[in-house]
Amino acid sequence: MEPNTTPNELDVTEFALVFEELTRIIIRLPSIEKLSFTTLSVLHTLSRKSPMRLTELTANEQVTQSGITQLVTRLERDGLVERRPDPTDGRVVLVHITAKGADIIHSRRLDRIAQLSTFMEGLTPEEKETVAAALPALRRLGELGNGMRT
Amino acid sequence: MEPNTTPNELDVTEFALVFEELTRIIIRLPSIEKLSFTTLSVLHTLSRKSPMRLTELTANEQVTQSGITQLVTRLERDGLVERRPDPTDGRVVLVHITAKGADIIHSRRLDRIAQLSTFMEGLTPEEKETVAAALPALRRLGELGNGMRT
DNA sequence: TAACTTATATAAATATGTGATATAATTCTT
DNA sequence: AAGAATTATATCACATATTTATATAAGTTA
Repeated sequence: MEPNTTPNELDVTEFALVFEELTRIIIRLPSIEKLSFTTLSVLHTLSRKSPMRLTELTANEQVTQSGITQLVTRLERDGLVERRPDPTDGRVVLVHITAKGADIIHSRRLDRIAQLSTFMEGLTPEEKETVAAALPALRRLGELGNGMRT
Repeated sequence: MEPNTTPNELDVTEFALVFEELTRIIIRLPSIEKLSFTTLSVLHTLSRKSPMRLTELTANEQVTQSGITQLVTRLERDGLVERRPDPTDGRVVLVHITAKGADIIHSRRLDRIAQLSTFMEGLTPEEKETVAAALPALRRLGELGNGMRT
């Protein structure tokens, strides 16, 4: 990969690699509850928007409709979500996240924040400032990424 | 004290949330090969360092030693890794990633870079510059995170 | 209203993961 | 240097998860 010669020009490859590395670290942070990747993903999706239809969940996650139905059944058994009918359409099931389910996502998030904080302490004040300055752009990058989802 | 004069303080919570969102998007980028999370994780680990012992892999991934042994057997069957003996210790098996295995990681990385590039195009030049300016600090954050792994 | 479509569920087969245990190679102990 | 303990990997039996194909019920359309 050719490094960009223009000063301060954004090297997307470099960004992707750095991001990959950070993701790798975060994924490997130890956590108490042993929930599968798919389980956490569905819970996380529901923590952003609840309730959701099973079909909607199926579209978001990378498992089949059958897989989602069964996963939701397990989550319901464990009290992390609830199935409720949709008054306007008798076919659909609306999956609501419970307080217990939301707590799991929330506490994991707090763990991550704590870990990230200790890592951040190793940065110089100047480095921290560059990260802080980039936050708005990164947030917008996320919005752009969401908007472009087909 | 005007808010403008206050140095831009880094909000770790905000960083974690933005990072979470970006991760979420990247994970959901469509990809052709349907390999499980664990499979990809092991391949990715090996793409960073190969060969590795099974025990070493077990320590990195979140499955049992038995699980890793079986996963490696499957990967070997699919031609993504190779088992070779360690000349210095007759007990150990060294798992080498093959070109085919490395290609999977590489092509997925290229996909991610391409997608990120299109998202980045939506940023203003100023925004891109803040991201570019933060890259060195983010890279160092990754190094710090790696170093602190217990 | 019959035919089609959509949303979810179920069943059977397959894939994946765990825990307990086995085997072989190495290291430690005396 | 032999026997005991340890380490690295493999295997077996079982549990859990996921897919494919199909079923059922509700809504939509011609």
